[in-house]
Amino acid sequence: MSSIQLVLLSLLAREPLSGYDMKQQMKGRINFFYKINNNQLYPALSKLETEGLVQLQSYERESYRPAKKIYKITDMGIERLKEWVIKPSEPGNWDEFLLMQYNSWLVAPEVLIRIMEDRKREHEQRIKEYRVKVAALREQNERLTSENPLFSSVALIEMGILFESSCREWCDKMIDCLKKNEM
Amino acid sequence: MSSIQLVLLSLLAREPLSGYDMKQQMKGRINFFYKINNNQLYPALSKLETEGLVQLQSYERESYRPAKKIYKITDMGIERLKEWVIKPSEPGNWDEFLLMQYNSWLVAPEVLIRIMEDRKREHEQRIKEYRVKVAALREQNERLTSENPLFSSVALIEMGILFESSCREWCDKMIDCLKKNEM
DNA sequence: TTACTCATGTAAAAGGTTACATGATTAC
DNA sequence: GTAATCATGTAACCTTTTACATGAGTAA
Repeated sequence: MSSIQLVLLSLLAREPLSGYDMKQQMKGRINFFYKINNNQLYPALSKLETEGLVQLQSYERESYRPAKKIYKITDMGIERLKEWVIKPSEPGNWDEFLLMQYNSWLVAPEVLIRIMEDRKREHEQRIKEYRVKVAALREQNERLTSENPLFSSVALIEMGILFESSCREWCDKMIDCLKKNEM
Repeated sequence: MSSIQLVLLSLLAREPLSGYDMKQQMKGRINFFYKINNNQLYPALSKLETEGLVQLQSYERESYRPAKKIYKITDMGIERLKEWVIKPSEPGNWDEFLLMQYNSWLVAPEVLIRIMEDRKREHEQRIKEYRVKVAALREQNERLTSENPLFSSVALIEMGILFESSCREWCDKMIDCLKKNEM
């Protein structure tokens, strides 16, 4: 299943929406996050419909305007989403991970806790690797001034370490919230 | 200029390389970061060559193997890269920001400091927005259990806050390093 | 024998972006 | 009168991914 289709299903799993509504929701980076694509949305919706993962619920006609086609997810659609969410994702695909998290409410807490614990170990592993890398670069040159390409390299890896640390921290927090079953 | 071309220029600004070498460097996520594309690399290289931003430096022939074509960046290529680096990038494009940082050694520290200070303000702004958003969601429901879609929504925004915080922290660090001109 | 590495490259397919078309309405 | 909003959708283009092709060598 393509990522757009998964995004559409993820939105419809929460509430029935029209294509236009979904586009609007995806515009705000806060409400949603995925790199937003404009208008292969409608073909994707039709495809979901022919596959039976989504169905037309109603038309909302407001006087002069074109009719709004409200879609809802089917049981089959929900099932497909659930399967995708617990499927282990390859590391490094950030958007996919966020999308999976967005659907985490569909999954039993115990399962999620296990996923988060694995995830946490991955982040810790990467932090270690980055530290080794930085140490290696630092050893080569004792003074890294800002005209040195390695200045930029080290800076980037330091960013990586901060990023991975925040991921680890978040995993901890999530595990905590899941255990007491409250956010 | 396309992003692949910028990535290739960024690598060549540091040292002459063959297409294959660049591909290898991009494989490891630590050394480089960009979502790595396979093989429109060669067309992109040729295009850079015809535009005069890159030139063939030498052939490295090792016995039986196909000759390695080593490219180096031209003065014009360096100029183009420098122009691109200081050009203000629209917020939200993470990969582009990392690529810009990867080339930061080409830019005068004073200029970079200004860029980082702007950037820091952006992150702070976004943190504020996220906090408002979380508060709004929390008010709607007093208890957010894990089967509630809002549980996932809040979790995602919390991740956003942690992410933006690590960006802000990094900006601070960078400004500091740039001021004392040492990493 | 099979599979992988080195190194170049091409072709086809999938995915994504931009621009356009419709048509009534509201705001400047 | 111009532009924007609401809502659907299509067409053309550009980018990205996947797969293939070559061909010697090396490791299981």
